Amino acid sequence: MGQQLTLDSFMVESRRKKRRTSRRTGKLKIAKKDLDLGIVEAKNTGPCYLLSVVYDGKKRKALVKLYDPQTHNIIFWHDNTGHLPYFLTDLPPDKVQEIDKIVNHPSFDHVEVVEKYDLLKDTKVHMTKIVMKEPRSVGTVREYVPKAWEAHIKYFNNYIYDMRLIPGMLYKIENGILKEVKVEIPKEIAKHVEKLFDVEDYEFKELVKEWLPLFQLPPPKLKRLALDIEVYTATRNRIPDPREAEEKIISVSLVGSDGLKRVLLLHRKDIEFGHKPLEYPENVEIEIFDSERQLIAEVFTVINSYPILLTFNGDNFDLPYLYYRAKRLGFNEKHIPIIIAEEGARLKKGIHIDLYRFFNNKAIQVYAFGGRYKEFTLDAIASALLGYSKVVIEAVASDLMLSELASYNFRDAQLTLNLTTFNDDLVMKLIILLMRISRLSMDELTRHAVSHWIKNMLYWIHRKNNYLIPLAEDIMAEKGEAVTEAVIKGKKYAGAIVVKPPAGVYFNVVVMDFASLYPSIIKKWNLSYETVNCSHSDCRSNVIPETKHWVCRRRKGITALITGLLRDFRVKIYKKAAKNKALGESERAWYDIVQQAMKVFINASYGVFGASTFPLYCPPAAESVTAIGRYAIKSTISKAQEIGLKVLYGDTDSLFLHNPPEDKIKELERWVEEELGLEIEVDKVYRYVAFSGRKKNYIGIYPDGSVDVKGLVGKKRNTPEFVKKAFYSVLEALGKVKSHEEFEKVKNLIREIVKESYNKLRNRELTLDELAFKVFLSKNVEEYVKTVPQHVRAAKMLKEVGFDVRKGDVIMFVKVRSKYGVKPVQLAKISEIDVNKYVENIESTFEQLLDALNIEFKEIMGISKLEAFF
DNA sequence: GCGGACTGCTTACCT
DNA sequence: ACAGGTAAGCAGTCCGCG
Repeated sequence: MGQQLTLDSFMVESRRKKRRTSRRTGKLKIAKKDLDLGIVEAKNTGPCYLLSVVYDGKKRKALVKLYDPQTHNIIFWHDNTGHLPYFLTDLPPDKVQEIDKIVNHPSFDHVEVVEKYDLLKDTKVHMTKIVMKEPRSVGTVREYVPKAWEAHIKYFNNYIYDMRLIPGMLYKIENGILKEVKVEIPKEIAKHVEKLFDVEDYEFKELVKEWLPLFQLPPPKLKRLALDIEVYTATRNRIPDPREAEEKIISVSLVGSDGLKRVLLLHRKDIEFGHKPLEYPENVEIEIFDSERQLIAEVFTVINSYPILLTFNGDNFDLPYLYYRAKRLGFNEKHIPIIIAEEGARLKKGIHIDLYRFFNNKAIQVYAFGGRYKEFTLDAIASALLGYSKVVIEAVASDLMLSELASYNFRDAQLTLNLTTFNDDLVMKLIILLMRISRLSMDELTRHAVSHWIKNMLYWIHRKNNYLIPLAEDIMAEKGEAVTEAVIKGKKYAGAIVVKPPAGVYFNVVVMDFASLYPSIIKKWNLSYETVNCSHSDCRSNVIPETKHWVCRRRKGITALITGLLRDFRVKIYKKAAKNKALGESERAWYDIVQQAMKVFINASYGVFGASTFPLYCPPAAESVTAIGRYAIKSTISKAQEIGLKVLYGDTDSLFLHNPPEDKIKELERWVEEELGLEIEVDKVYRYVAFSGRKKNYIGIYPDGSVDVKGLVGKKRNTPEFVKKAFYSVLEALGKVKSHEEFEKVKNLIREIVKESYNKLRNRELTLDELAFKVFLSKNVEEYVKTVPQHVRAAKMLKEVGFDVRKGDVIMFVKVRSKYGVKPVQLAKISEIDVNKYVENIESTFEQLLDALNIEFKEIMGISKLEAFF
């Protein structure tokens, strides 16, 4: 055990307990308790939340990991139903029996005939089920039959489907048997839901009953531990390779949701503890270890005492480093609680969540957090979501005094934990809900993207209904390619329509919007991979506008059903419940998370069918959605004009109307509902809108003076800070404008601001940071083979002097007067700045604004080009 | 050998 | 590894120019 030092007693050197371990031999006696993972395998339990299903290779069984909300511990349950891995083929069983490589395979168990429903053919089929003893052999044996179905599904997911398990829901073990715990739905809620849905359709009614518990069952309070490690680095800007794990682990911070706060430091003879820095963490146990081995052993003990471990980039760094470092120091495999797998670092006992991977998920970033963070560093995400961030250090972690290292390291673990605790555990609750909807275990859900979630959800439903899960090649052969042509070169089919807006200022603009247009289309038009261009000849007359596709009249499409269900749940129940003041605050907050989780699935439901990597990829289904979307907005614009409304602009699902009378709005709403079966509603009202004349480019001012900026370069991330500042001060002035006459003041302001910026530039009164272009490096530097853009040029310069630059980094560079025209800020001097380039930048940024106000540079500055100042 | 016209690549945005 | 559409800046290429 490391010595515990509280804040007020960190007289380190003198008090440090010497722990002489047998360093010479490198062997260390590990206490018996270190071997014990503390795993509980009970015959009977109370209700527990299902967190994960994995395959236990030693026992050759599925292993279910449950979370006991009473003890906050993990409970293991091994399958005892005799479930085995398998796949399907259309080869008759006697033919399979003739294939020696299959029947003589050591893992072969037996074959049997099963009946399935083939949605592509809309008919029952008989398939041969080839059952194996061990999951990995499925990958081998599937090659011995001409055609294999359901052979690429991971065993643990197959297990979840076959047992109809729903991760995140309650189960209990009764006499050794895993049983679902029924969720009691209060009568008034059940009635309320039934009334709001008002369904006559039996299938839909049953679905509502089935899905309701997933949204009503309260989430568990999950006990968890955040971990962050610091490793010695000899050279600056080099990230140590975890597979080598050559350098010492010098500090490990552990922060628990139960209040645990520990920093385990490694004593190094040349590094002092030093003075307590400003950011020194209070109430933290600081322990100093002489032996790195003992430090790691202690970390492992703590990891095993928590059901859930949180890291930030632990899949690729912290956990592999701990693992390989432990091995290097002579740990026996069985004393290491970590498993290094292909898809990430897992724990033998609990669940490891790598928050870097979770927040990197585009659906999470965009739909769950509204794009509030734009970079995927702990610093950026914490700043955006928590409002505070990392401890600023002047040197490399290795060079810090121990007290500073502790502060720095502790903060990272604390931020990691707090990313899951803010807003009353929002992230953990969201994860649980997404698990329930997708039917994915916690470790899979947090590591995969939304297409994986949707795939898994649909596979689960296929299996439940005994539908054959189709092969991508069969969908393709049956349904074919897209028939429309995209506007953008290289895209597969046509997308949405954007109406070109007139340049200028328009007062009193009402924006109308189709309520979740694409999901509504999917529902209304019964779109799904199996219903578009179905096999029935009598459905061919049910044509999709703008295409030659048709859609099924006989059978309800599986995606239409599920997307529609989630959409209805969200719109009719949970969005309303989240705002219902009659409910308690925490209940409302939960319903808000429920509707957000649904939004993620609903919004991605169209896109996945147009993604070639999606296993149910179906271009005709995807292009049918956009085609109907184009038809809907076009016909609505026509109708609007017909009844005398002035349509200024529209993009995909929105209409900007100039001075619309209330009754005409109502009339349009009615027409859309009656003629198109869709919902259109007033989304927002602007006091005025300033269009620059470009598509996707305007400024909208609300009645209260707040401002919406869309697409203007002034708001773009890569615009230099000083230009942005100038731009935003003009926007502020625009917020105060109430009539056409008042734009005169704004013109004066623009003149002043532009002149001021110009003077600052000429006198070099700006810092390099303010002048920097910040551009995202989407690939590693070597991968830019077609062209070398400026930010890549700057990145190359950084690499040359030893910086670690890789994809995902944001490169900061300035424009200079030299051969390449750019330099990274780290290497540039203010004197070499190319002022002309910046003047051009100011000009083009303000040009969009001036276009909207219908003025020219000449008019405002008295000269045609700013450069004329020179 | 230089520069304008053009195309293609890249990023960041909008829905 | 959800989609397509738009704007902007720059890299690279082609071609004219006695």
